[in-house]
Amino acid sequence: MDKRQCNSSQDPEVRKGPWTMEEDLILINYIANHGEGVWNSLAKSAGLKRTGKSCRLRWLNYLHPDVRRGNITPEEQLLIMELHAKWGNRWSKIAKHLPGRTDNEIKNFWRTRIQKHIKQAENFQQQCTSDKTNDNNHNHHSTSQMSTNMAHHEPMGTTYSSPSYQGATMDPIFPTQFTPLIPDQPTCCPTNDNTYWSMEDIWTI
DNA sequence: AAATGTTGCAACCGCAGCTAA
DNA sequence: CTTAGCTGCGGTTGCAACATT
Repeated sequence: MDKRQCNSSQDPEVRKGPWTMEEDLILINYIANHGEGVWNSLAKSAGLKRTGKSCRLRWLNYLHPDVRRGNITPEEQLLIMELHAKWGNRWSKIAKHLPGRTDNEIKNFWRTRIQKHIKQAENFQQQCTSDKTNDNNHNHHSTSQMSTNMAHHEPMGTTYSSPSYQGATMDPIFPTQFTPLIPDQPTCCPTNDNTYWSMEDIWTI
């Protein structure tokens, strides 16, 4: 599919890129029979041409039965914001307080949804205070730098003093009532060809 | 209808911490 | 003490899907 895949760097035996349904099934079956952990040897023993890291990520972020996919509820949004204000980008820590949510999911959610609102709020404020020409708030990846930098000027482990919300407290981000940011969407991934399949499919099998 | 821009998310990478040898 | 291997974390990337022009 992508560079990642072609880029199979040193070891041509190691597969990269999106997981196939077969690989998912192999991984699920293997873990069902042997349990998880020791990912490198698991990958080998299961016959997957993946790194242990990749297997672990796939299992924890996607295949694990406890993973809840789909909408993040307004309550969860609030919790995420609270915890992020407390801890910054400690996604795994935050994820522990959101059962069924993965750090990756929360991270993505933060970057794609909440940050957008923060950015908007900041722009709005800038417009109010000065008419300075502010360049480039262009592409979607630029916002990430903003957040990560904000959160990571701070040494790990220290308490987080919520710089991200400067000038953008709860109200500017969610002006009136708290409104969910996400449209409803089915709890599965796109399924058009056999590149994508739903978790229901997999667990049914 | 086609081209272009934007968004959401799965997956990869690099680094740090831990532990056993 | 050192080192190698493993795990977990946070940041980043690339692409499909969707929206807009």
